[in-house]
Amino acid sequence: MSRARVLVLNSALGPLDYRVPYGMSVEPGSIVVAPLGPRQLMGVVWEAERLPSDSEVGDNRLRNLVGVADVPPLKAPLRRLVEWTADYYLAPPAAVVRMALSSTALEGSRTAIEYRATGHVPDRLTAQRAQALERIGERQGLIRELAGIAEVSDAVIRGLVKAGAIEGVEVDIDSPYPEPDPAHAPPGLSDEQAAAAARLVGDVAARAFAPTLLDGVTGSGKTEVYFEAVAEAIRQGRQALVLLPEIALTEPFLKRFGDRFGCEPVAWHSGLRATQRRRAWRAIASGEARVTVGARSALFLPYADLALIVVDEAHETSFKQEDGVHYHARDVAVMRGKFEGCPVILASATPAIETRQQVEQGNYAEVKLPQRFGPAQMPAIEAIDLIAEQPPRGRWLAPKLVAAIDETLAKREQSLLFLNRRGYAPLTLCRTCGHRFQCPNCTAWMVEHRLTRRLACHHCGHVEPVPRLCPECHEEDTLVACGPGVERIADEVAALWPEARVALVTSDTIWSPAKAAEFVGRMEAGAIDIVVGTQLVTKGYHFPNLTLVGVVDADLGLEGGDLRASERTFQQIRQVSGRAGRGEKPGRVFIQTHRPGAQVMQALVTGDADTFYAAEVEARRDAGAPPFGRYAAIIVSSEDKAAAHDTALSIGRAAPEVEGMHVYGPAPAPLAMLRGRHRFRLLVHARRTLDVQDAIRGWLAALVWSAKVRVAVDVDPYSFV
DNA sequence: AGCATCACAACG
DNA sequence: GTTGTGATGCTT
Repeated sequence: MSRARVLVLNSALGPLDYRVPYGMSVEPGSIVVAPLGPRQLMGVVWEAERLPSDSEVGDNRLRNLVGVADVPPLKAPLRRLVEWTADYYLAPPAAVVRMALSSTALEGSRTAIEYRATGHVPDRLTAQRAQALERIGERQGLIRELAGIAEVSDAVIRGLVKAGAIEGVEVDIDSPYPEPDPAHAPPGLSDEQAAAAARLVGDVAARAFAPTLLDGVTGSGKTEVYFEAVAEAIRQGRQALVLLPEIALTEPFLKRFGDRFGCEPVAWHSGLRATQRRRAWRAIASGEARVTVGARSALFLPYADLALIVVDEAHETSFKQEDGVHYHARDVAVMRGKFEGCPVILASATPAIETRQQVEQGNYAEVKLPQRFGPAQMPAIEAIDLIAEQPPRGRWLAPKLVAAIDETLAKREQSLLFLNRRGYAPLTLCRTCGHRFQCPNCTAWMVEHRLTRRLACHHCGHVEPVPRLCPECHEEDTLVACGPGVERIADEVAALWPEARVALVTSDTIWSPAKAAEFVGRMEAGAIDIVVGTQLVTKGYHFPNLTLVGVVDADLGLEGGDLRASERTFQQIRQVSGRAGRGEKPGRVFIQTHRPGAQVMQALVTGDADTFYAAEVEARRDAGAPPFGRYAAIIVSSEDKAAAHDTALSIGRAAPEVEGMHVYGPAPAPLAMLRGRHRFRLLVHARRTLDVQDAIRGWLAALVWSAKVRVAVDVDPYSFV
């Protein structure tokens, strides 16, 4: 009889044994459907055939597998990656393997109905119908998508279908992707770039694991350089993966890729619809998808023949997943490269200290691009001391910055004001009684969004309308906004320069690739004078006519005091500064700060990154902080505050005495309540060489706690907030 | 008796 | 994680 050990997609369960019915054939990695109690679940065969006959579950208790998916089995390197990730991040293997599968790709239909205009004009042409037909034009898509494009309701589109003006067409989802052409438009590279590209191409040709830091200042043409390595992967007929930190960046990336290779790559991110997801997943698994670009979730896809992984903006902290499996995509990418036996390029203008340290120790190679490409020069950076040069009351832009924007407008060049804070104001309170609007589910203020006329919690998504009366004292119209958000800065800009064309760029206004494309288009066409934006605008874009950058509040990132605060502030402001002066015109950057003397501000102004990093490294070394020591957080949460607290205390009491490891807490987690759950946290600090995971595994395995309490471990935590 | 709620164990 | 189970307590 044939047995298979299957990892079913249920995070609470380890591998379960099943009988392989006669006529079915499976191997390790096969994607199967398995019965579990009254249900059927997808799973992956982890071991097959020669299982030890002394398994604790007898043959007579095994149930038959129901079926095998018609896709290639997950290959050994990916299975190893799943095991490594589960082990390193103390996560259930099923939770990790889930990221490699896509239920829509495996179960979804092979065809879909899309809709397009027939050219027939309906007898009754209402205003909305006319608008819909005009905006849709030649486009084709689902009813919901067409309604979105036309900004009419679904009913209008359905009416047009009924009237014969729009028709449904059956489309094959698994239609092939176009092949990118390495010879389509090879770039003219500088000597420096060409040398860097040659090394990376050589790594791809060598078909072996080779992690490399591609360290190039903003505007040095890192993308063009690693595109040559991608081109080599395509020439070999193999696959490349490019990871980006945010979906918002995929749009400009797709465009640049298209310019270089003649067609777009396969995109993978959370915004894909079911049919696109199925097509992409299957093309990746079959090997037909040559180049995939995606957010961190693209890292676990079942590439048939991976030749290269690129992590762009590798220093970005958004590569660290903060819920579910707490993995860091940059680090897991390196492990995937190791298992696949392929090069991994970490590209960044401001590499993380952890990555620099790997270079230092000889684990990663380094390729440097210290010059901006072409005539572009690094911008001049100046700090504005907000204590000495206060903005007028109720305003946030200091006179010097206002004057600089005046000049930039006069020259018909573009300005960017950066503030990493969404909404109108971070705190809203009642002027009469002092009531502060707090989220009912989280320890956080409700943020006023004037665009949507709502109060929103940025942690759990709770929203409520802005009330006219104060809920506490019932006085009318007494709410005051405290502090600035981007919307408020946009208001200030509109008041100062009423005739300037202003764009607000935040995740609230740029929530889809199409919106991003529209923004880029208007920016390039010169239809925008001043951009006000959050971190969304700090990277990836290339606007030659953008010559002024103003950082509204450079001190923001230093609040909270976590160990990476200075480093992150440096990276972020460097990145946003890098948006200025990317063309022939020189750029200027103004940084508004209350502490112009702080080391990080000095480093930004003088451009002396080396001294700054050296000091940071020493501080980390003294504190035993990463990469010289290790942290892990144990987060205990429950809707029942007492239950969470009791469990946290008992975990703390059971902390093992281990040489080189120290346990702090439990203490209320920095967000003491999140999405309705009370949170307590223990922080484990350990020597670099200590196996923290093993210590925590043994420690927690000996304990039991109530089902309503959740205990999660965050290995190498980034968020101390 | 009938029904809702909850803690709990099992899932191969 | 999801589902089925039995125990409990409240309503009719």
